[in-house]
Amino acid sequence: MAGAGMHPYHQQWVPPPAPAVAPPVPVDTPNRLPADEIRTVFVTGLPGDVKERELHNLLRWLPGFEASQINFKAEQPMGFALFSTAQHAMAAKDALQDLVFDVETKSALHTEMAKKNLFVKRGVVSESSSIDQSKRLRTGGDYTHAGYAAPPFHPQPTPVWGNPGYIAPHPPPPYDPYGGYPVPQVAMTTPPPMPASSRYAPVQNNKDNPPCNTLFIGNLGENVNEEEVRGLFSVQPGFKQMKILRQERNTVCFIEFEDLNSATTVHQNLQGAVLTSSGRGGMRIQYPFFFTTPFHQLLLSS
DNA sequence: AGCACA
Repeated sequence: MAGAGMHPYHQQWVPPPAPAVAPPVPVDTPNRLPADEIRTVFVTGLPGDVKERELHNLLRWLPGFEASQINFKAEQPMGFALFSTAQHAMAAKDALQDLVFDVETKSALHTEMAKKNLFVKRGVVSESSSIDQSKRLRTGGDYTHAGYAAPPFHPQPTPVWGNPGYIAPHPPPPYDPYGGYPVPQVAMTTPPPMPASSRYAPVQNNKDNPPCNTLFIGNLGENVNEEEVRGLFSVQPGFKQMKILRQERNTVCFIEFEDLNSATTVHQNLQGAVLTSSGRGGMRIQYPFFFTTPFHQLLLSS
């Protein structure tokens, strides 16, 4: 009875689509980057005396960032920022939109998707080439990004942590640390590994920054043993890497985790943990403040 | 609003 009585208004018998022998289009294209897709953000609103590295230093934290460049057209700086995918670019575009780039001049950024992608030469660092290098501006630090998934860490061990240069010249921006930041649900599974001493001391952590996948560890004390710190954190689920910083009379540490949940869990569970080698009492665990609002929103989704 | 580099 099948097929005999068709509905009059129905098209016809629609043949099953699959010859099942040779799919004309390869299902998984290994190169899933459409060459035509725009993954560059066009940035205006930069102050007239902006330096390329200023823009770069701002952008380098954003997920997927690959390279940036500034071109001046009649004294007017035009910024271009290339990301690894269109999604990253659009996220960056939203994150940077209306960002106050310069507190002094009150210049706020305006961002759009660019009309064309930023051209990035491959292998910029090779000094062998006889081609004109003087024209080419040093846009990105590392487009040879072996996984840009670790933005919050300095690629090189540059001792700028204690001396944040032009980052936040006037420390407290009018910014409510907890305002509007949904603290994500932490999947409470098994309790994390405890410090050997398994001691905790109350810590003062009134102010914190928006959650992200990197933790700042303070109040470690100048004599703290790095291996003890590493021993505690490296066994935490999701641990990726850590960097300890010896400052004048204080030692701090940055720890990156795979994702937000891992970081948040450790932020909660190891708050105030006491290390034997630290003569300081409990450690203070915070989320770092590289840049504030927009970037962490991005990190929240990663 | 203004979109260049190669």
